[in-house]
Amino acid sequence: MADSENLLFLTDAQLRRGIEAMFFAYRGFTADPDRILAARGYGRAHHRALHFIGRSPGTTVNNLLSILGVTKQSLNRVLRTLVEDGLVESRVGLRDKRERNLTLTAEGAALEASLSDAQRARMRAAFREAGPQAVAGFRTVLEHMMDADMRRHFAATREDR
Amino acid sequence: MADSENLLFLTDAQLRRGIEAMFFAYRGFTADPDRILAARGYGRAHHRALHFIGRSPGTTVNNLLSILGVTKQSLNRVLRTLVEDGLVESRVGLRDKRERNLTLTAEGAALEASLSDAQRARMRAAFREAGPQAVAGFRTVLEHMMDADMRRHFAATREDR
DNA sequence: CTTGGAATGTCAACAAGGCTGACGTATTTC
DNA sequence: GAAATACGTCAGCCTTGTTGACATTCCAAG
Repeated sequence: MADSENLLFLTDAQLRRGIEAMFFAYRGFTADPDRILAARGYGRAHHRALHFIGRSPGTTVNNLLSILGVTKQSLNRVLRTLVEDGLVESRVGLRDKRERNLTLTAEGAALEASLSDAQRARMRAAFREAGPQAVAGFRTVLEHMMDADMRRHFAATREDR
Repeated sequence: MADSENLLFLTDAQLRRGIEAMFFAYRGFTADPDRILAARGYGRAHHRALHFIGRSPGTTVNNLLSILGVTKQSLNRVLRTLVEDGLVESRVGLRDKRERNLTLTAEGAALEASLSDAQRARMRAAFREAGPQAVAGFRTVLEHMMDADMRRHFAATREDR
């Protein structure tokens, strides 16, 4: 449990296995939502927008941009289709009328829920098989793998602990 | 440590946090290679090809296809540029001359190493901060999150345990 | 020895979703 | 009144995925 074992974990071969684990697991992680999205003509970009609007209703475009790390043109293309399709509502800000406050409509919330359900089901299964300690380790490692500014966005939702 | 805690880990809010952890962590995970690749005019698809050819030298196109889960046209476009640029060598198979055995050239191995180094450095840092138990948990959860057929490809490299 | 099927490569066309750059408009702030 | 901010939009480009069609090469079974 001391340094020797610690070093053993950090051999290049072990790290390579970690890299491949991330690659294959992320594929599994997105597989279920991808199927649901494809059936409705949407992609992962729509999923991400729905997720983060659902997480913080009334969020602004700028906030979403900083979370997603894409250009406003790219986000706007996705957002426009979601608003046109009646999944997202964009209202002029109250305090600051330059801002737009984004919320999910009932239909948007329904799609978000079905995507989230699918993803949670897979994660629940993985968590169940792996056990509580594994879950804690999983989250600890992932948190340390984030860029610092992304960890900020992640930490912002920590009140549910 | 019993069922009560186990159940606590599986609340929807906890699972949502797991989902976001995957999202933000994967961004961090690919950030460093992405910068190196962009400087040379390559993308993630090139990285994936270099990685898996490097992992199993002499692999065939078909094997690569089943690992990467893309169409042969998509893979071929990437592979062609890598061969043209002298990073990958494609030799006609010995047993079966329809097959192509893919290997990295010295230059290809060098690029793969620099990508891998960057990614390993980040993972090593995350592992170090999280500790050995966290690392084991991380890998256990990720392995359970994979699709069954991907777990097969992952397990295929297990001899380095 | 012929033929079917497997493995590979290639052409063409298309779409999603990134990007840059430029510009317009409303609104707030200094 | 000027500058900065928030947002939207047009135009064009790139990577990387897709389908569909077709040629070639070769193994293996009849």
